[in-house]
Amino acid sequence: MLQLKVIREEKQRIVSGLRKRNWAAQQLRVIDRIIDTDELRRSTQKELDDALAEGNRLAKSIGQLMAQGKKDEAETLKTQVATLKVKSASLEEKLNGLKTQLDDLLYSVPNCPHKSVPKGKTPEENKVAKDWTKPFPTLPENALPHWELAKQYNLFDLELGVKLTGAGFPVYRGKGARLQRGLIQFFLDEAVKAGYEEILPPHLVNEDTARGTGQLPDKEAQMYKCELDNLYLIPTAEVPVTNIMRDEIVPVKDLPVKMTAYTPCFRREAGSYGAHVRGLNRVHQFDKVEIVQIEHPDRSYKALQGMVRHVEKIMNKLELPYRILLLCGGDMGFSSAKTYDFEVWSAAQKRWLEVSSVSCFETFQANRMKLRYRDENGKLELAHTLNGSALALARIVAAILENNQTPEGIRLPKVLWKYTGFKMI
RNA sequence: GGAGAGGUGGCAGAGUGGUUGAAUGCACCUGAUUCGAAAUCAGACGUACCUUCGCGGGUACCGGGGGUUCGAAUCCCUCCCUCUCCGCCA
Repeated sequence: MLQLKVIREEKQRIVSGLRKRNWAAQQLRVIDRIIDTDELRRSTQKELDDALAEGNRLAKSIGQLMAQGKKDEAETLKTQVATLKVKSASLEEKLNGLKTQLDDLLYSVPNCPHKSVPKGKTPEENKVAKDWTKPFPTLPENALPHWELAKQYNLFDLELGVKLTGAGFPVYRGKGARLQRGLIQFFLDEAVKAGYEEILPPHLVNEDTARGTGQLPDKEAQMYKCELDNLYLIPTAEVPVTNIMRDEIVPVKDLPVKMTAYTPCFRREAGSYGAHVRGLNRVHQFDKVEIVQIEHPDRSYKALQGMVRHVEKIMNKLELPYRILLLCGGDMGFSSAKTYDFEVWSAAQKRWLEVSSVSCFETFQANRMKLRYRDENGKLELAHTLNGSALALARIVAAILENNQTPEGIRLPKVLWKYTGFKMI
């Protein structure tokens, strides 16, 4: 969530930022409500503190009077304390109410887009930051989409997944499973080479963790929940990995903190059905290698560029046609201040598929998580968090299969040979 | 699943109702000493919120929540977690 202090002190910047997210005047009123509620909260806090301070003073006096045997005087003070307690109890109730109200309001406000984020409402208004200028792969006449190729070569089986679990849970097998494992290994190796610490986190997280990265309270429906144990299946490695730093204070010399993790990702996605979600385009469980950075506010956007380059490098090694989009305000995620999406060209479906999303959250996540660093002067400041997929498997697999199909079989990019143990499918 | 023990500041570890936000040790930071370092000595050393131009002041926090009391780290209730032993098990 946004910092109160920032809303208070830089209201205009926040308001114009939210306009980029197409917030109407009506919605923008929430900012004033926040400021008003906060003001009331502060004055109530002051009143309560004063009442409690008075109570503390009286309690001490009573103690002293009792020690001196002045029972009567002590009794008089006790009645004073009693009325004071009634007062502070009601003030406390009021204060708690205001705090809850304020939190609810704050939770409802998305991150303020960075000044470089373009205006826009829909995905069509995203800016192409880097286009694919070379020709697309040319496929044979009878080129197949990946779900047909999967059948032909026995790579993954969605019907079998239905039998075992339900729709959207692919069963990979044979060379398909092997390719999956090879890609994971390849992505992790690339991340480790780039200085990320490899993490293998739990795939189930508790409520506090889900709240830390903002899945709760709003996006509860996106996650699978183990009701009995009150745990959530992670929708992305970002959740457990970023939360490693929750409530931590990092010495400034330790920044940036760079972590990478492979995990399966589970998403309920009460989304659409139809041709464009066929095959691996959208599934409930997929594999992903995530990269996460905790950075100093002065360097976070440089780090964002670094992460974009990292993903680019991988795309190049996989010899896949890709483009990079700078998301417009209207298409950005709730928590993000700036996001680049990577799309891979799926030659048989003849469309772009999103395979990576790299974002800087500034202090939006850190504020909720209380993730701070101690600067050179010993002052505590909120750190910036960033993350990105490097990369999401299912759609990359789709693209690799489709783009490299030949009458003789599917040719794998050279970089994967040592990971899969085979060059062709 | 059964039995027991326990959760206190970065760590270790005192503290069973009264000026205790918390002894002591270690770590960290600053200064002195030193050519420099070690050792030694002195000092500083939690977080959040409120308040103040600033110095400072106030409030809350000893796993979470609730209660008893004029007053709770200390008593009571409840939840969570950790550890040990047994059982089960990849």
